[in-house]
Amino acid sequence: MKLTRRKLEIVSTAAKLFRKKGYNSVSMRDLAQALDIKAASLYNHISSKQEILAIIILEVAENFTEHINTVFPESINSVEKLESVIENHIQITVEKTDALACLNNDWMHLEQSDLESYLIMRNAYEAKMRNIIEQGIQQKQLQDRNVDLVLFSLLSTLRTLHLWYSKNKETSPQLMFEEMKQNLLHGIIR
Amino acid sequence: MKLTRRKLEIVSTAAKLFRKKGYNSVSMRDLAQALDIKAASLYNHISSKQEILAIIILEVAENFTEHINTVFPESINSVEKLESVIENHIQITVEKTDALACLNNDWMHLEQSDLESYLIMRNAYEAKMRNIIEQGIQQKQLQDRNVDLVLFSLLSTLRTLHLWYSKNKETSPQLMFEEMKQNLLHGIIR
DNA sequence: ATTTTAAACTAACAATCGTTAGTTTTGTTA
DNA sequence: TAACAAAACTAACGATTGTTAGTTTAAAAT
Repeated sequence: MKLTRRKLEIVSTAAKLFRKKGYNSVSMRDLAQALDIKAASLYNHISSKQEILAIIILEVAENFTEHINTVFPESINSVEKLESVIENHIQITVEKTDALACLNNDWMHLEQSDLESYLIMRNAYEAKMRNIIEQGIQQKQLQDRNVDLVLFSLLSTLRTLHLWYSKNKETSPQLMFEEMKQNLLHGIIR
Repeated sequence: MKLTRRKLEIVSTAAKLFRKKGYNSVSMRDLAQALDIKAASLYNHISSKQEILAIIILEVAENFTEHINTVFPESINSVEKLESVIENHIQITVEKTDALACLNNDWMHLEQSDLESYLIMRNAYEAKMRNIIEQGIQQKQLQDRNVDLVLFSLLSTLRTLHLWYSKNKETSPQLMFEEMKQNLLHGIIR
């Protein structure tokens, strides 16, 4: 099914609802009501509730995948790579807040090939982040620490930044970038 | 209803299921099957599905509340306070993995007075953390940064550490503590 | 003005949900 | 052994779930 204008409205309204209550707590009747139509009318545009979830999540996942692939080449050093990753997370947080929250909270409700696609992308993303960190340690740009925990420390904050942003929408991406770069890379101790 | 042995079994089995699939994706029949009984039999021990969720979440929330209250007095400096908070998060992550995940993912499905209790505790917790950070900045122990973003950087990682731990259960709490203290407080750059 | 297409509608389906009522089984105490 | 309590059971309820079929309305194209 093609992605028409109306279909995009449905998907983005769904993302907003899914973010607040979670995929399984939003019924097709809830979604329809938010769009001021009846539930059955949704099926003129989408084929299933699952399809909506897959569209929301896979689009964001592809954004992350695309970016990490552009950053990975050896052209820049690992700290610059990490800064670029942070910047990208902030941009997606700001531009696709609802969809990102959806990805974080409801990816496990994807089914079959969509779930598989998501996990492949996520694993590839984490593997590439891991490589950047290992490279940084080897080149003495990063502290010699447990790589998995460094990776988790970064990603846990970046992935959930939408929680903070949705309560602080007036904050400029530039400020967020500068502050998070400091917090995540240089720590908070003086 | 009292908390008998059987009731605790039900609650902890529920926590395990809720963590994997989320509160609304686990039916009472799912829960019963995991315990090898019929759904209706659960009601000999609990009054509702909601009660189970509330028991799981409020118990962990109270653990956090208790600890931050012991750390708050002026006896120790702010960096030591933060270290103690990190240590407590790790301990709860290790000892109550399922319940903590439940709190993080499903708190919004609490109802009425239980939801209210939870939010009061969470707000109080964050306010006290905020005070610690502000004190640290005033006393020149911490960098002078956006307090809200520092707070978020710390809590986002600490709150979701269960995601990492559930895939790395062999890791000692001691190692986790040392590494996370470094990552969160001193950053990762050399 | 007529036909076609897009997008809404009403009505209903089978499945599943949390929960209740009433009954039987199991294990302990008198 | 009889009585009692705890904890399981079967059967069913009303509500809600995602979805389908068939129909009507509104807008666009001929």
